[in-house]
Amino acid sequence: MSTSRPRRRIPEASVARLPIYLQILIEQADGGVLNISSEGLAELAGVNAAKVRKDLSYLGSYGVRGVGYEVDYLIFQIRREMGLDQDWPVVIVGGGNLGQALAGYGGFSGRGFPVGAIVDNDPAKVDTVVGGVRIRHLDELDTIVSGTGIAIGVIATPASAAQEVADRLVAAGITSILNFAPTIVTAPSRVSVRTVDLAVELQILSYHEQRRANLRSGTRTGGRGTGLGPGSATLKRGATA
Amino acid sequence: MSTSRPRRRIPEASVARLPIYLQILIEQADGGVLNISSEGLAELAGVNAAKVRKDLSYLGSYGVRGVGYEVDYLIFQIRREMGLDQDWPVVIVGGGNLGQALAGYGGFSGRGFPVGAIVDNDPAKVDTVVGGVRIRHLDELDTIVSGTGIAIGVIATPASAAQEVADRLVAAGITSILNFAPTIVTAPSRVSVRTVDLAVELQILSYHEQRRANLRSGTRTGGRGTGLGPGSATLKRGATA
DNA sequence: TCGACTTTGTGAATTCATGCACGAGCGACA
DNA sequence: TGTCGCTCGTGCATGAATTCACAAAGTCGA
Ligand SMILES: NC(=O)c1ccc[n+]([C@@H]2O[C@H](COP(=O)([O-])OP(=O)(O)OC[C@H]3O[C@@H](n4cnc5c(N)ncnc54)[C@H](O)[C@@H]3O)[C@@H](O)[C@H]2O)c1
Ligand SMILES: NC(=O)c1ccc[n+]([C@@H]2O[C@H](COP(=O)([O-])OP(=O)(O)OC[C@H]3O[C@@H](n4cnc5c(N)ncnc54)[C@H](O)[C@@H]3O)[C@@H](O)[C@H]2O)c1
Repeated sequence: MSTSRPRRRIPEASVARLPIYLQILIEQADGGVLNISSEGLAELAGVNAAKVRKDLSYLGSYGVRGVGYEVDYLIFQIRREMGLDQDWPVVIVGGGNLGQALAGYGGFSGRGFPVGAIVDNDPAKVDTVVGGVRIRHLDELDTIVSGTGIAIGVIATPASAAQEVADRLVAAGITSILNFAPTIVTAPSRVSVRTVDLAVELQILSYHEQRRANLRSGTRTGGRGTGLGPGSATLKRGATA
Repeated sequence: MSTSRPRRRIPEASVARLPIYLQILIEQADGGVLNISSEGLAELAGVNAAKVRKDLSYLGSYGVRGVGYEVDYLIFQIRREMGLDQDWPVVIVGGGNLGQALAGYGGFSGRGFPVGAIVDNDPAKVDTVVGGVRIRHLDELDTIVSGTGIAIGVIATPASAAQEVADRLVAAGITSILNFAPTIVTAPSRVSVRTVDLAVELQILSYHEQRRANLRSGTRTGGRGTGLGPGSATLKRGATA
């Protein structure tokens, strides 16, 4: 008779916010705060209080009416629900600038995601040590993954190699991928993939910048560029070449 | 008599996808592809074809029925709409590991976002050169921004300094901020802020990992932790200290 | 012990996003 | 010139996320 239900699935949008609440709560706990209201948490997170309550309600009823949430207990519950009550070592593929920066970055290991291994396919990089971890050869991936039970792979190779690396990660048994290469990588649906692309972030900012500029200067930037419409438009499907 | 309308606002979700289409289109153009269908583009982007068509329809009617979209022309239109027909130089605040990596990173400048300046508040860092740019003192921020018209600021300082840095960026006249520090930064609503937090990304992956693990091993991981509920629950509002 | 006050948890309304389905437009070809 | 096949553009239905608004449940002071 398990008293705890299978715990209903948490909406993606909420899942993406829980880590933010968590981080705020940890800061508050460090600052000696014992209780926090949905209002207070919402303010610190920059969101609506009702949203906070609804998000937290997916974890269970852990608030106290008239008082708020006990910070420590909420931290414990979010951690548990997100699987952060254990470490998740990661394997970094690509020991270049980014790979090395990540390996040496404390905020990675310090948050429950220690760098379990780094691999590269460049013989010159293999056996050098970064962030206290020796770079091993890409071909050892299978051994590493099956030997350590690492579930998360980080792609820090050039975009041209990203898909191939993803395929190898999947073949080796990885079930989550964090991709820093500016390209789409696909994987079987049982594998989670998240891509962080700086250029995309900047371009989104650019859109809003340009939008503001347009609004200021009455509806249009200037003369429209070369005013040519779609040209001849021949050729077949093209794409899936 | 401007033929071009004020162009209806594009939904955020679409704005976030346009850079992805753009990148794919550029790759295709480089590969000599002249035309692409919504289906083809959708496949490469890993999304639904109807979504692609709807997204592109916000730009205007640039497709040709029975044929698809002319790649070059679509690139031109997305660029124009997103404000990418001009460069947006950025100022990086914080010349540490990350700041240096970003400054030296080609995919930054190469995509229309050249590093216009780097500033730091550490005298030891000032006047050193990274990525061809000399680090200047934080106090020169106002001069730099007003002198160059830079609109985008990148925060690459420790989290503890992020909000203060953001305030200074805003005061200096910056209108878009890309924040790499793992903390929420707030700014007036006229300023766009985007935060890229690695830990958040990894924690989202962790959630799904943990979820899969739970599903495999029948509904629950193991015994529930310490089964204590919210404790005494005293203390007042606490939060907005 | 009671009543005033605070804050949660959640149904319901609303807004935003996705995906389907199909009419309309275009090119190709006889 | 007419017909056929392909693909866009979009109205509409469905689903997800957000926000409102309020009863329920608790605290606290007298
Ligand atoms: N440097 C940055 O600041 C930065 C920031 C954001 C994103 N990125 C992206 O991260 C990726 C890596 O950037 P970087 O600056 O570290 O590049 P880099 O060239 O310094 O490093 C790439 C590394 O990947 C290795 N590699 C190449 N192909 C491989 C393969 N098939 N298997 C294993 N290893 C392979 C190379 O040997 C090299 O060590 C790029 O896609 C880049 O766009 C970089
Ligand atoms: N290193 C990584 O791989 C990595 C990855 C993702 C995110 N981050 C985040 O990026 C930020 C920077 O990381 P880092 O590894 O470069 O740290 P770092 O300590 O190497 O660099 C921080 C720099 O910021 C400067 N600085 C501090 N306070 C400042 C202020 N008030 N004004 C201007 N400059 C100031 C310091 O002098 C230093 O040069 C951190 O918040 C970190 O969490 C780092």
